[in-house]
Amino acid sequence: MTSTLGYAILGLLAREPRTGYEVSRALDHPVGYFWTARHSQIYPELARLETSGMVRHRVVAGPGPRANKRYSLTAKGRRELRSWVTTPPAPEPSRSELLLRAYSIWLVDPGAAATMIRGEREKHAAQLAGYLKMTKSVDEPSVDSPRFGNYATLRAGIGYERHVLRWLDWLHDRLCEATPEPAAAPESETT
Amino acid sequence: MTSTLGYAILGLLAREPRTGYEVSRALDHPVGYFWTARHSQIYPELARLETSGMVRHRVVAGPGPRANKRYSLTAKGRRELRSWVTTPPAPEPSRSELLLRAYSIWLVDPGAAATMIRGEREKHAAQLAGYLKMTKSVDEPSVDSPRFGNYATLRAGIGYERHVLRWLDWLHDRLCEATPEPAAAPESETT
DNA sequence: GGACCCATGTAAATAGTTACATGATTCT
DNA sequence: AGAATCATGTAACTATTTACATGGGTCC
Repeated sequence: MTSTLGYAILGLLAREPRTGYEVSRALDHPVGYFWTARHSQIYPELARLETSGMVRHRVVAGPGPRANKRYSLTAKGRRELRSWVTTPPAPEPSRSELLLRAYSIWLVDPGAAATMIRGEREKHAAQLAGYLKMTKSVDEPSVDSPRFGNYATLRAGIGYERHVLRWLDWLHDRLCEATPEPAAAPESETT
Repeated sequence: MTSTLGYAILGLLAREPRTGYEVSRALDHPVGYFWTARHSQIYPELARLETSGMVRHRVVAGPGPRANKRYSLTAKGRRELRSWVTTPPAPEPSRSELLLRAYSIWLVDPGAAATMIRGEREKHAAQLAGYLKMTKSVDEPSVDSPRFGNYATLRAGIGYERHVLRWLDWLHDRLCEATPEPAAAPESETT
């Protein structure tokens, strides 16, 4: 019984062998955009994956007081990952603190709300700009290349951020229409 | 120290008093689209909110063996909720099993992947259709009406589903181009 | 009579975050 | 000398899910 985090790790090791620390960094950086975990969750999970025969490790030289373990995918792990990929995901509980705030936004002063929304807009615009920079350097990989996984998820990220920005702008407009003293309009145009 | 779930509940009680069961249903249905919880989490949370003075309850008549408690927001609870609404949300860990699968999609047969993607497309198209039906019955409420919270989050849901559908269609196209035997194209056009 | 909705709770398990712990190397 | 990065682990806590438990009313 492999957990979702387990499949996230297997997906990384299917590309190349990594140490726990490298897995940890990847779950922060590229795959962290759709699945995150801290190292305290990763090391035990790697051990579990090893006992169930999905991965194996080899001790390699490295700095630090402890041995560095480089994990790689086994044939069984690859089989498991493959069959998981095409099984339809169970309905996912969506959680958004931003939308939860929007649900209660009618309670507060529109000006104060607009300020918060502008702050969010900036964050999402920055995120989108970062994603767009990443796409520039690569052209579309073939579907059987590992890079296709990165490319497809990156495209999803770009589409998502654009959607959020449009929604944020719509909401900001409504809030400003409601305020007597008009707040500054957002000046960036990264969309 | 109120939890995010706590604010979800306060946001509901700011509209009207509800029993734990009614809160539970709401956290499944309208607000469940951006924050979910099971009743086993809700009843203890209501008790916590009561000890911290955010809500109070009155026992009302009802069926079943136990007393029915109808909870309502206190002035303190409303104050807390208001101030939370305009504080910028902390960076949220995004989790999507669908994107996690996409990250490893290069490992599998494009035809099998396309079948899974078509299944997802159907689910998201149905979700979008449901959202669109909801908007038809209402016109845009004023920003200080509780219905504005519902309307704003509904618009977010519509934008989100449209984005997912576009991405799903793009991915499906790539997968079909890669397959020698062409799989059926999606026939719905709810976008 | 059985299925399903109303209604409220507790217990146990899993998932995830934060904090504790240690220590080498490289950069400023 | 101090901070950051490399590197691996455990402990404690919080959040969330699944399962257990009970029982009335309504619809077929």
